[in-house]
Amino acid sequence: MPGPWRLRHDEIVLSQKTRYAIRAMQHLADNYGQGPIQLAQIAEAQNIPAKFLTTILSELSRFGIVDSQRGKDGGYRLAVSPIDITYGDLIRLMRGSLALVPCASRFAHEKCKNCLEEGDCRTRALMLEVRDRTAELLDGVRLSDHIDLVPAQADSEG
Amino acid sequence: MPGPWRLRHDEIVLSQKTRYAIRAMQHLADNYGQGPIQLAQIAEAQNIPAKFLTTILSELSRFGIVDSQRGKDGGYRLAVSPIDITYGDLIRLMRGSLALVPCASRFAHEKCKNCLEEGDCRTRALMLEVRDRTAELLDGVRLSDHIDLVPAQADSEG
DNA sequence: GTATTCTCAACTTAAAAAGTTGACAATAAG
DNA sequence: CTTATTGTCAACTTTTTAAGTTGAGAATAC
Repeated sequence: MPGPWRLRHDEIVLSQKTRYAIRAMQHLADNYGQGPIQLAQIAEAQNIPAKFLTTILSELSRFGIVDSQRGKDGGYRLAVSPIDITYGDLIRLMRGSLALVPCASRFAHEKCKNCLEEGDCRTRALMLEVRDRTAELLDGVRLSDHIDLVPAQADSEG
Repeated sequence: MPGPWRLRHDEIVLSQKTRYAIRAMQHLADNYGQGPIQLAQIAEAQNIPAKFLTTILSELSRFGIVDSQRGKDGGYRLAVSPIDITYGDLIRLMRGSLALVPCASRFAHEKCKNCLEEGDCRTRALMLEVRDRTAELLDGVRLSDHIDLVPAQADSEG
C-alpha cells in the first residue's frame, strides 16, 4: 500500500435513521423493567428529532421488538430482554443486511446491478468473508452489554 | 436473537462507482505488464457504462494509482504492481473510509451528526472494532491475489 | 368527553449517486 | 502539419435515497 493517495469522506454506512434506532433501543434497554418510556423523553435524552423518532419507533414496534402503549402514561418498552437483542439484529432490522454489496448478503441475497455473472465476480468471496466477520462481531454484542470505550486515535489509516 | 423479524434491503455500502472502480482495477491487474488497455475494452469486458468509466478512470489516474496515455494506442495501466494494491486501498480511495459510522473512522475521523458526546456514545467502541476487523481483511487481499469463490448459500441469516 | 400519547400514510425537502455532454488536450501516423 | 484517436474534465441532468414534517386518526386513562 504505497503512496499518499488522497482520501475522501462520504458513503456512510449506517444511516442516521439506523443510528437513531440503535440509540433509542439502548435507551429502552437502560430502562428495561421500568414502566413505558415516552417518545419525548427518548428524543430529548438521545438528541433525536422527535417527529422523526415517531417514524422509527412505530417501525420498531411493528417489527415486534418494541411494545407500545398509547394514552396517558403510555410509551415504549422492549418487547424482548436486552440480553436477547444483538447489535447485529438491530442493524439487520433497520438496513436489511450486514453485507457491503447486495450479492454478499446471506439472507437478502440478490444480484449486484451491472455486475458480471456471479461466477466471474472475484470480489464476491472477499465480501462474503467481510460480511461473516462483521456478523460475528455484531452478533456477539448485546444491548445488555456494557461496551468499553477505547481512546481511538488516528494511528492506523482509513 | 429471537423472532422472525422482517428484513429490508437498502443502504448498500459500496456504491456502484466503487464497485466499477474495483472491477476496472482488476481488469488492469489482469493485464499488468502488457501495453495500455483502452477504456472501451474495459467498459465492455466489465459491463460498465463507458462514459461513466471515463470519470472513474480519470479519477484513479489523478490519484496516481493508474497511468494513462492519450492518442492512438493509448489507454490505462496500473502505476503500481498489483501485488502492492490491496482491496482496502481501493475502497479507502473511492469512499474515504472503511468505517460504518463517521466517528469510527481511524483516518477521516469526525463527529457523527446529532449524536451524543463521543464519551457517551456506546456504539463507538463496537464500530471501531468492526472497522479494524474489516480493514484487516481488506488489507490482506491484493489485486494480484486469486480469490476462491465459495458457493455461498443462505444458511446463516443476514 | 377530554387530554394524552402513539400510528401511519402522504408529503416535502435536501442531498447524493449515477450517468451524460461537449469542448479540449495529448499523441501517433501519414 | 493535419487528421484520427484516445484520454481529461468541469458542468450538467436525472434518478434515487435519506431525512424529516404534517396532520388526521386511534387507543387509553382519568
